[in-house]
Amino acid sequence: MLDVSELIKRLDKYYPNPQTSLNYGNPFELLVATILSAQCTDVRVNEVTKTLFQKYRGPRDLAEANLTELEEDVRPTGFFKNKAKNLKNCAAQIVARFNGRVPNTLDELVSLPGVGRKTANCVLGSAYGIPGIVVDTHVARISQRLGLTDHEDPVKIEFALMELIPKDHWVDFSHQIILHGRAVCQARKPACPQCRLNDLCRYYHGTLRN
DNA sequence: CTCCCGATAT
DNA sequence: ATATCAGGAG
Repeated sequence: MLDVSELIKRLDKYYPNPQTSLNYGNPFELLVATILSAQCTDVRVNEVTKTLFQKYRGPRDLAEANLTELEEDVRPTGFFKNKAKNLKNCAAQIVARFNGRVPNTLDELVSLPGVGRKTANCVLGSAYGIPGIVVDTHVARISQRLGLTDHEDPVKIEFALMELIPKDHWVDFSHQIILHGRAVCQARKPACPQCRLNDLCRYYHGTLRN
């Protein structure tokens, strides 16, 4: 089994002070940016939110947005019809049910339209400092490659990682793996020879034999 | 499991 | 041509 404490030590060394690369000024903006980040690069999300956050100052603005107009506002992030509808409905529920404040529990966040566990844990960790493992495409892929888990279901991966990773490292671990996934351990063509975790990695040792 | 979206990398 | 990009809902 992989040496988890060595893995964490390595991640802290190579990815110190990890943070989300989504731009935001408050929990609501982070929630919006994270909803938009589905199947889209964070660079493109940041381009869209730069003007979006000026146009819609908070959940009340977004709840009253013209849907067709909002669709055009978020179009570059892809899935724009779903995202626009979810953002508008999500904002409306935040106003109606939570007095305009983004909730700070997993159950309440997940109850909002367009918000799943990945988005919820993202907001909890970065906006509220509440520990959670963010299982996105990077965390799922790299957890499997390293050999941290054999599960493919994101929820099962999340619970497996919560058992393996100390709670005070959950948020940093998520960001570090995502950074590593973008820079080194890409989905298509992972840079295994340059990877500074490869001596710990099941995938690396496996691919060399084949 | 499919659909939603389109730009980009391979 | 096809897989991938900070996923979620029906």
